[in-house]
Amino acid sequence: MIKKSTRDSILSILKTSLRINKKLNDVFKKYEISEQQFNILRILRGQRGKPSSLKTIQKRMVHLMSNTTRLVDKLILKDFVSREICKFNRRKIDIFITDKGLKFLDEINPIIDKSEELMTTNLSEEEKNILTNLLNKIAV
Amino acid sequence: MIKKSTRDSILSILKTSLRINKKLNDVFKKYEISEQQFNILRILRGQRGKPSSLKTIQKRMVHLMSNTTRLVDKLILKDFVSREICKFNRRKIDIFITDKGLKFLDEINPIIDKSEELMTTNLSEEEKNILTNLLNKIAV
DNA sequence: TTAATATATTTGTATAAACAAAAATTGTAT
DNA sequence: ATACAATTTTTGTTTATACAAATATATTAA
Repeated sequence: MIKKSTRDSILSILKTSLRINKKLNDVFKKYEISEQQFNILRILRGQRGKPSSLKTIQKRMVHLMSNTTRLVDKLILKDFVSREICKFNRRKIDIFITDKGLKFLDEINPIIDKSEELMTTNLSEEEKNILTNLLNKIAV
Repeated sequence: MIKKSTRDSILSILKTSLRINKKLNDVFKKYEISEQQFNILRILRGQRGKPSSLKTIQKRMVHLMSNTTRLVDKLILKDFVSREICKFNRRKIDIFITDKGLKFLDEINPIIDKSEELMTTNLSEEEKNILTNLLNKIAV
């Protein structure tokens, strides 16, 4: 028999994750971008001008999935990123965030941040740290 | 500026949830069922013979989404559930779990339980309870 | 150099999910 | 009784996801 504490904790993680995603998606939807596209933009911004390959992006993405190509396609349509073949290794694709992409992030980031703060108002600083530590021990 | 503790905790929840889902899906895949189909079976078993309508199932599902009809279609193909129009309210569909469905659950449940216990071995009983309590305060 | 292997990306395809609209039935108010 | 609104389920459509295979380039070993 499974322990009640085990089942409860696992279920709580899954359900909380869905609640968070739902709230975040409300924001993303308003700004007509998907969560994953947003994550890519943030990864690219973290590079500060340095290009990223698809492989790099994929490794850092929260949802690691296989069609990063098509996600980037969509960001290109919005003119938020640019793509060119890497000069030093033609298998690689260099992907950059554009000024428009950066400007978009500047606009949406505070909203996301506020939403995340709001979701965790019931927890103290210390409780959030405890939570993070506990979670990092699960399913490793 | 968002607090580091906030961002870290939110991100940990999302990432841990993905890790858990990945591990569970390994089991589901082996048994050729989807997580959501599995959840429906468990909801139905919880009814102990009493029929459930689609609406009832939908309300209890972890992932509440709209195409429960099609999920049930797939369970019917496997002969794990049966479906008939409710005698008392013809808008409603009564859904029952079959003996084959119950037998299937008996087979896969211990594997899932073991997997969940394994994922949380690094946490004590008390830590799991703390975790659950903290999570239940988030994004409510 | 050539062949074999590894790496990075793209593409095709099948399945799943999200969302809105439609259809059928029931309940309610006049 | 009739019209209108509400409930429950189904269906259609668009988009997202997962997975495998294909393509192109680079690296390594003989």
